[in-house]
Formats: sequence, structure tokens, C-alpha cells
Amino acid sequence: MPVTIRDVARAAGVSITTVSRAFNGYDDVGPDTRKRILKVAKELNYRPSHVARSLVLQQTQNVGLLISDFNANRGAHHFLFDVMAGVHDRLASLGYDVTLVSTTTARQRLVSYIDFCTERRLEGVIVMGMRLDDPYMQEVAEAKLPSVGIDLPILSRYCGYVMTDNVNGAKLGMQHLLSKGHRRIGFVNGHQKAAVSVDRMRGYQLALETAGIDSDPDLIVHSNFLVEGGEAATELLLSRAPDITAIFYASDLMALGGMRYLHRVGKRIPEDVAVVGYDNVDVAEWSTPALTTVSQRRFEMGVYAADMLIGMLQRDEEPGGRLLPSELVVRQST
Amino acid sequence: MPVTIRDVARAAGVSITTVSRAFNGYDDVGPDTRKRILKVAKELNYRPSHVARSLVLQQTQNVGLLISDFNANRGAHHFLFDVMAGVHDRLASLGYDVTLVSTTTARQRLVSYIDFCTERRLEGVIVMGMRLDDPYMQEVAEAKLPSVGIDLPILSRYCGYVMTDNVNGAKLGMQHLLSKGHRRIGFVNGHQKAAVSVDRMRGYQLALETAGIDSDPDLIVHSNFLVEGGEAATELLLSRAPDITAIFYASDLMALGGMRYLHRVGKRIPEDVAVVGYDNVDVAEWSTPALTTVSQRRFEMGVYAADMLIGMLQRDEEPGGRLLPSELVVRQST
DNA sequence: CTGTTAGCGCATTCAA
DNA sequence: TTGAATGCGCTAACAG
Repeated sequence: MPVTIRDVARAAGVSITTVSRAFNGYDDVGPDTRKRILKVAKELNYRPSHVARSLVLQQTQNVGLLISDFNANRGAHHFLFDVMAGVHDRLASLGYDVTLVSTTTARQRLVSYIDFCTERRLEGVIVMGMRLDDPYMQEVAEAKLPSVGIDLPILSRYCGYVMTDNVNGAKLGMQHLLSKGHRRIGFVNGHQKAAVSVDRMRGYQLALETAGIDSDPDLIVHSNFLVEGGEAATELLLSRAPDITAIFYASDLMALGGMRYLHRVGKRIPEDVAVVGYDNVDVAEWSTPALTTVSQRRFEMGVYAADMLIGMLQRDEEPGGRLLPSELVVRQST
Repeated sequence: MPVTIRDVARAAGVSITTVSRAFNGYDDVGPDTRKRILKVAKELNYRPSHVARSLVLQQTQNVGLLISDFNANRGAHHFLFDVMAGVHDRLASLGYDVTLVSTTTARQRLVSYIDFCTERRLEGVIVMGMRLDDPYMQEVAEAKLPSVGIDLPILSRYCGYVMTDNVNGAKLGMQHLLSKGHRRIGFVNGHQKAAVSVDRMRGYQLALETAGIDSDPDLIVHSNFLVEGGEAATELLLSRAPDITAIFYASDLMALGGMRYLHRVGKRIPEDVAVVGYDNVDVAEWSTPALTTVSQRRFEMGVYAADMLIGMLQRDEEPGGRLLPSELVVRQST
């Protein structure tokens, strides 16, 4: 039973209307009255109820942060945590609350994720960790609920996205290897149901094309972004094309796995095989040799996603697709 | 303007009360009436407003997930993300919403974090990433708001905690090294304002005592849980005591940094110096050599914290201090 | 089995 | 400059 506006009104000897006005900074309240109200409120420890406020104002100032299948995506903490921090930081500074949502939650409760958001009157949602073949994809795309996807290039009236320029990012990584004289370059991509995989493949191909090198399907393997996947993929790759002198991985974790495998079979890095990763997660810096990689500005991705959503909510801006630039970070693995 | 209970009532030709009852599963609604209501509701795409519901029921089913200084704590994603997943998973499955809160948020808005929770009528809060010297510590400890700390051993009427049994965990790590014949064992602890550091120090000392070895202050260094810190600490440690044959680190990241340093100065692991870490984060498994470590069940910590909070909220249970057992994970660094 | 009434805490007309 | 009245969407007595 928290103290309500009524308690304050009574204690200050005014009507609740006046208290409301005083608290919302209206200027049609006598200076002395206002001061008395604020003083009484502080004494009583009054805090206006956002719940009641939301109901009457018909807006909750609350947005969802959807992590698709949160539990299953725990391995992606290297990427997701920073994005979350960026989203929350910007949203909080603009006075919005952020509610954690996971598609697993919705499934547990047998309601669609849109229903979940609707019940809570969330004003929008930021979506991350979602695959292109996720059953919830349709919902996101067709919903009237304003949303911004992270690495989820869906564009509609209510749906924008933020992602790194993966085509160019992959090109950067590849050009670096090419400039070092490598010609037989393996590519360990992420799973094909990730939007970023499509783009990184494009970048890989483009870089080869520009260099006048024919793409060899034997040099391309799809994996799962994780360490074990990278390890297995590298083994496969080397069995198919023992002559490769460099490998480009679509994630740092896979690169790490790859390096582990290379190490085990006695290949030196970068002398025998040069390695480039993707993401620039903290681990990339710690490995031996330290990993050359293409950086993603994860925190900023979150911030921009929040900005785009707020633009839609507050200024009725059209959602768009925002691409952040990639940058090559050269370390010892190349 | 979502569709309200009134719209449904009108369309179904009943009163809003009946709709309310139908939706809340009361049995005093005629089967045909109920069916009609549900059908109409589905057609209209009606979703009950949690906001209105919260107001009238005087409970929001919403709890806060406080990450102390979210942004500054981004380096701790190896630990925090899994805990969050555990918290959210359990809370969501019990029908609770979870709102992200950070002390930075509160500071930005110039309200205390308790005020933040009060305004939103959060029913409780789970606190993580907080240091013992955090200015918000007092607030947590004295608040009437039910809370559960992760690695924050404060116990009061409204405040419980969940943490790993760090005393025993450290003992396990040390005993492992002792059993391998090591006698001069360095200890790189976390910063002293982390509750876990105190306990791990105890465990370290206890293990030595039991083994009949005098503790040598030269063998103990405090650092910051992170890679760079571990690296610097190791350098310091070796300069003070070049004869150590093993080092116990209070985090895997510091152990990683330590291994990097040892590697650089030509020490072999584990032949010259054996290394044990703490946490069992994913990276520990990927390093070369793979890191022997003391595991923390991060996801479970989150789940138990959620359970404890729910116990306080729903069954008026006393908060307590729950210690999870540690386990030694032996790999190649020892 | 169903409807009428009241009220949750607040913001906002409209009068005074 | 202030207050009384109304309603946001919903639940819960209380009647019928």
C-alpha cells in the first residue's frame, strides 16, 4: 500500500488535482502551494504510480527487449550483452522502461509474442538473436507494433533494423588476407538462417571477384558461429583443401575453434595458415596469437536501435535499415 | 487504442463483468456465454490490459533485474548473462515480468533506485554486479522492497542472497594444487570490495592451513577479475616470488591474463607453473592449455534467486542465504 | 448465472 | 490559482 496522491493532497490541504499539477511541473500552481506539496510529498515518501499514469495517459513508456529463445542463445553472450547494454542505456536515458521478453516465454504461456507485448501495452520492441527461419519472424514482420531488429533485415511500415555492413566487413577481412598474398582462402560462414551470413558470403565472393580469383565451393563451409562448430568446420575444410593458406571465419568464436584445431594438427598461425575472425569480441584479444578480426560496434548497435525505435514512437519517423561501418582490427593471427 | 473489455462486452452482448469472469476462468459463467465471449474476443483480437489489471489488483507481477552500473559491468558478461537468463527463465515461467534496471539509470534521473522501483510498483528486485562499497548498497540493505542479491551477502527482513560456496570452492582449487605437490602457490584475488573475494581468500588460507603451510603475504595479490588485471598481477607476483610453482586465480579471466603473461616470459603451463581459475566460463575451455577451474552454476544462481524472491512474494517466506556447491573442473593447466 | 456499482491512482477537462 | 467531476480498463463486492 504505497502512499497515493490522495494522501499527499490531504496532508497538504489541497485537492489531488493540485498535487498532480505540482508534480508535473505546471506553472499554474502557487509557489507556496507547490513548495508545501513537494515538502509533504517528500515527508510521506510519495512516488507517483507509473501504473495509474500509464492507464490514464494511455502510454506506458515501456518497450520490450526481445531475445529470441534467450536460453538457447546463451552462447551468444559475447555479442548480445553489449547490444543489450546499448539498448538499455539509451532507452533508460530517454525515460523508457525496458522489459525483457523471450520467445520461450511466450511459448510457455501459449500466447504469441505480439500478444505478450499487447497485454503489457509495450510501445515497441527491439528484437535480437532471431534467425530468419524463426517461426516468430512472420509475426515481427507483419505486426503493427513498432519494432527494430538487430541483424534482422526486415523492413516494413512498423519495422526497421540495425546491422553492421557485413558485406563490406567481410570484404575488408578478405582484402587484408589477399593483400598478404593469400590466394586459397577458406571461408567458414555462420548458419545460413542468419541474415549476417548471407551478407558475409557476398563480401567474401566480392573480394575474390575483385581480385580475379574464382570462387571454389570446396573452400566454403557453413557452421554455427560457435567454437566447436569452427573447429569441426576447419577440419572439414582442411580435408577438402589441404592447400589453403588462410581461413576467414564469420565469427571470432569459430576462428578460435579453428585455431585450436590448427594448433592441434601442428599448423602454425599465421605462418602456415593465417586466420581472420569476425565480431571483435573480447576473447579475440586474448587468444594466442591474438586474433585479427572485423569489429562490430555492438554497444552502438543497441544505441542506434533504441534511437530508431524512439524516432518511430515520438516523431513518427519512418523505420529504415541502418548499416554501421565495419573496421578491420589487425593482430597477430595474420 | 487497443480493444478493451468494453468492446468485447458490447460485441458479445453481455456486461463487462461477465467478460472479465470468462477471461479469468471463473466457473460461474454459462458455458455457452463463455464460448461466445471467447470467440468474440478472439475475433476482435482482445488482449486484457496488464496496466489496468495491475492498478485494480494492486500488484504488477513485475520485478526488477538490477545490474549495478550496467555499462561499466559489460566486461562481466561472461558471468552476468547466464545469471540473467536463469532469472528471466524462472520468473517468466511463473508469470512475472522482468524490468531491466541499472543504478546508472537511477542516477541519470536523479532518483534513488528504490524510488525507481516504487514508481513502477515493482514487487521485488534481483540485484547483481554490485560491489560492497557501492553507494546503493545501503539502499538495498535497508529497503522494504523484497530483494535477492547475487554474490551480495546481505541478509535482512526483506533481503536474501544467492551465491556460490566460495570458501569451499577456493579450497577445492587449492587442494587440487596441493595434491599435485605444489607448496608455493600464488593467489590472485579479485578486488576486495567484492564479497566473493573475501570468501575465496578464506578458502585459500584454510587450504594452506590444513596442509600445514604458512601463508606468505608475498604470494597474494589483489586485482580486478579481468584479463589485463590478471596479467599485471601475475607479473607482480612473479617478481615478488619467482619460486612459485602454481597460481590460483579468483576468476578465469585473470587466469587467462596470467597464462598470457607466463607464456610471454617463457614459462610452460603446467610444467613450470600450474594454473587454476574460477568460474568455468566458456573461455576457460577454449584456452591453450585448457584451464582447470572451479565452476559456478550461473544459470542456476539466477533460477534460485528468482525462486527465493517468489517465495518471499507469494508465500511470505523468510529470505535466506543460499550457497550453491562448487565443483572442480580439471583440465590441462594443472 | 448475470448485471450494477464502486473504485484502483492518476491527468484532464471545465468551473469557480 | 484552485477544485469537482469524469474516465482510463479492469476486478470485485453485492444484488438479483
